[in-house]
Amino acid sequence: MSWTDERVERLKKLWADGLSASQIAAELGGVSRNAVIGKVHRLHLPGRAKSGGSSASRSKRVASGSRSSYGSSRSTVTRSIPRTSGATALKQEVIADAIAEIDTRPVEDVVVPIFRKLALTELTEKTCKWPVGDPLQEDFYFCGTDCDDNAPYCGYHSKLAFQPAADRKRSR
DNA sequence: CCCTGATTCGC
DNA sequence: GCGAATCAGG
Repeated sequence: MSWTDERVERLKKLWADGLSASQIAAELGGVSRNAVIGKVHRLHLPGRAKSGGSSASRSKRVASGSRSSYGSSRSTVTRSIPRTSGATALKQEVIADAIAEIDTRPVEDVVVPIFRKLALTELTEKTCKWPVGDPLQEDFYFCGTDCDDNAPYCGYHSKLAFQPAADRKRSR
């Protein structure tokens, strides 16, 4: 499979979103994680400053790209995205705890969209399950806007989730 | 052993 | 340009 314009676009988007190379590879399909990483490098996209992997350390050309200190307060979460139904007891507790604090807090610093803010336990088959924020942070919540029983997200977030392939520039 | 990204190098 | 093999590390 080749790197069409759209596939490259998706690669950029997903990589910027902090998804791991293997996750991106799975999503795009037809390519291995190595292919994804290789492409990322060829595109001159910034690598992950730290986090999971390792970054420059080989022994040979390490300083060539000088990608070392690149501030990126991303992930650290890696593969604990959506999970709309499961959720371990531990996470439930953590989230519940977060809810309590959010409830006590009058919404301040957090940039709150128009969405309803629902906790995992408040989600139903009719609410948008789009996660907002870092699940490990206390300001995490779900969109919660009404949607069809089948649809996992509301109309707006469905569009974000299943991007049209076409337009899309710097909406993020 | 699972995973992560980084790099090399034959194609 | 591509990506498997390999490396280095969590």
